[in-house]
Amino acid sequence: MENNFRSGCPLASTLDIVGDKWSLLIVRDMLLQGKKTFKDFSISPEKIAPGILSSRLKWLEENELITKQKLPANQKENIYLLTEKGIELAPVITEIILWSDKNLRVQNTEMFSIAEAGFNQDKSKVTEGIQNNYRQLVQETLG
Amino acid sequence: MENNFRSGCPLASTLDIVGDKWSLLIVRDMLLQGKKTFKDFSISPEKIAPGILSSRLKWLEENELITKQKLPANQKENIYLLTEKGIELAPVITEIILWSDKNLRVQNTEMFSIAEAGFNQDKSKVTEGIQNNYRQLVQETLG
DNA sequence: ATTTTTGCTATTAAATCAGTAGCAAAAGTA
DNA sequence: TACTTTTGCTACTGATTTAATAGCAAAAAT
Repeated sequence: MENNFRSGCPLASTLDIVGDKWSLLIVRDMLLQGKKTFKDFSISPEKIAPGILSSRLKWLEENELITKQKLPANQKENIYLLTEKGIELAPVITEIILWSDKNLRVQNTEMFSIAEAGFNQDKSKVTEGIQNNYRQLVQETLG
Repeated sequence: MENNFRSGCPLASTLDIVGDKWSLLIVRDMLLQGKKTFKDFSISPEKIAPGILSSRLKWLEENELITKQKLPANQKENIYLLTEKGIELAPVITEIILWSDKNLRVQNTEMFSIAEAGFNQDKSKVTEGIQNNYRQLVQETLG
C-alpha cells in the first residue's frame, strides 16, 4: 500500500487516478446512461478495446470508485456500480461538459447538444439531479 | 483541419484535448502560481520531462488554450499565457481539487491543505477570484 | 570574454494504448 | 438434453505515448 502519487497536489492526485482517456468516460456511461455491465461499456461510440476496459474497471474498483458484483438471478453477468466516491465526480463531469460546450464546439462540429440532457439548467441542480437519479438506480438494481 | 475527436460527446472531446497527465497541471501552474516560462514549468514538484513539456505546450498553443510570445525586453525567454479559453478551465480545476480533497486524502497522506489556497470558500467566488487574478497578471505582463 | 541561463531537441527505454482473435462458462433456445 | 448465443474476459501483436537523460545553440548576465 505505498503512496504512488506524483506529488501532494490534489489536482495531480486526481489525474493519477482518473487522468487517462477512458476512466471518466466509464463514469459518464454509468452516471448519465445507467450502464452496468462489461457489454454495456463495450458499445460506447468511442469503442474502447476490451483489454483497456478490463484494466480500467479493475483500476477503478481498486481505487473504490466502483464496485463489482454478481446478482443472484444471473451468475454470469458482472454488475458494476459507482460508489459514493464515484458519484461525487458528477460536478467535475458537469463542469467539463459545460467547458466543452462553450469552447470546443467550434473545433468539433459533430458535438451533441447538451440542452437535450438538461445541462443548460442551474449547475448544482443538474449535478444533484444526476446523482440522485443514479442513487435510485443503485437501489433498484440491488433491491 | 480534420476532426480528430473520438466522438460527439463533449466530455470525450475535452479529454481528447486535455485528458493526459500533464496538460491540466500546466494550466494549474499558470492559473494558481502565475508561471509563464519553460523554466517555470520545469520546476514543478511532479518534474515534467522537457520533451513532454515541449510537446504539451505546442499542443496547448495549437488548441488555443495558451499563447506563446517574446517580450521586447527579453528576446530569449518565451512567455506562455492562458487565453480566455484556458482561463475558463478554472471551474473544472476547482471541482477536481474539491473532489480530491474530500476523496483522495485518505489515499494520499502527503496531500497539501486546500484551505491555504482559499478553496474552502464559496465555490464560484474562488473560481472567479482565480480568474480575475490571472487576467490582471496578463495585463501586467503585456503592459 | 567568459559563464550561466533558457528553451529547447535527440535519443533510448519503458509503459500504455489499440485492434483483433479467441475462449470458457453461463444463459437462452429447440 | 443438445445446441447456439451471449458475456466477460485474456492473449497477443504492433503502434503510440511517456519518461529520463544528455546535450546544445542562442541570449543574457557577469
